[in-house]
Amino acid sequence: MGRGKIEIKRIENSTNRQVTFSKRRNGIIKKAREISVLCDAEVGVVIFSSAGKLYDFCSPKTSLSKILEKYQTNSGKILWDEKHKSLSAEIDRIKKENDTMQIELRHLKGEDLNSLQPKELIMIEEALDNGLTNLNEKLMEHWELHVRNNKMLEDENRLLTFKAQDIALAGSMRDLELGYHPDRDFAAQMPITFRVQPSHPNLQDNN
Amino acid sequence: MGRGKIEIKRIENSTNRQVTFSKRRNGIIKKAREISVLCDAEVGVVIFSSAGKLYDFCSPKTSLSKILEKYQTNSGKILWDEKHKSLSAEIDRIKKENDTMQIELRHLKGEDLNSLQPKELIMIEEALDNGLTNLNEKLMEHWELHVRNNKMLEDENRLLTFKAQDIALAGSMRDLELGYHPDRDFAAQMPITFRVQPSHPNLQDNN
DNA sequence: AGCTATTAATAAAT
DNA sequence: TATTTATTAATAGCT
Repeated sequence: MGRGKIEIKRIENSTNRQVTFSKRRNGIIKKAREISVLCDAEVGVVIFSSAGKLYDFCSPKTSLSKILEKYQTNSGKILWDEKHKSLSAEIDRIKKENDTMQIELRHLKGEDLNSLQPKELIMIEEALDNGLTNLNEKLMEHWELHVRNNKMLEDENRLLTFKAQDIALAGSMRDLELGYHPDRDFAAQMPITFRVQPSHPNLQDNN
Repeated sequence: MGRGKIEIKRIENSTNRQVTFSKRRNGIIKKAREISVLCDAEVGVVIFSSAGKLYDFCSPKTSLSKILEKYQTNSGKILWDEKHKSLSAEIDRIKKENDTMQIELRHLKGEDLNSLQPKELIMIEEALDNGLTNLNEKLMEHWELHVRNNKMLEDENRLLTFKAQDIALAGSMRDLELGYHPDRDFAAQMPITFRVQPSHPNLQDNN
């Protein structure tokens, strides 16, 4: 059906191939629509051009996804089997990871220790000791920063007070009574001492 | 293309409809095969007759399942069923849970503490202290059990040793040499002293 | 299921 | 890229 008969084999001329694709694609989709109307059929067509562009058709009153579901139940072929498997496998993997972490967390919190041997208990204790050491270091950093800030604020405060007195002495008291200084409030909340506690008090004289 | 032109609307005569379906279905599948060969296209066709019978075509070197996967990534439309959605949702949920635990674990191990505020650091410290307390209790239980067993074994050992000497002194050496007496063998295998060693030597004088 | 008159699709040219 | 047209291919109605 054309100016000449053609062999059904790949069209080597790229332009021709593209033109033919375009025409025949339209033809197929037209035919698909026609059969669905004429014969009350459900039709789904998916076409990718060699360039990877997608064209599709689906008969009215349904959807590709419905058609494919029907396809699966009808053909026995499971189109999504692979995907299903991989998803399920990933869930299993993550769940296992989850359980392991769950157990480790419980152990670190001192729960579910009954099944453990002394050797394992000691490993956990070491992890906890290590954690406490790091933590206390970090807290000390905060504290030192805090103290330093505090000192700076005190200095500033002293300076300002001095200045204020200076100004007050020099004249107007009004500025001092109305002024707001947030840093001073913060400094007032600081604890003077930092809690230091041995990390495993129970074992200290048990031999 | 036939003895007469037809309107594209449902063919009411059931026989005609079925015949037309059969002819056109073959036509579409032939066209699908042709375009896939001529134009190097990937084509998938699924057709259900009004009676529910399935016909399908898929271009060579691929599969419906592959084409549909490509369809999804390309169109953004989700073809998969509810089960997939729920699996995906579950993966997301578990992954989130995983991340949370991961972070908590790191914190308890004294890692990634930089972003935390003193208040949070102190909460972690309390958890660690608590964990250590529980852990040490458990270790003490092991230790006490250990000591108790040790004591029992020592007592039993002493008793058996005494008994053995008693029997030896009382006379018949033959019984001792030839006779089989499981308890006595058992006693003979026992060490005189039972190794006594603290189970966590590292912690005993760490303050 | 085949046949064939007729319409529809389309290859090549424009 | 779209239109035209000569030709082939598909198929409706018949057998």
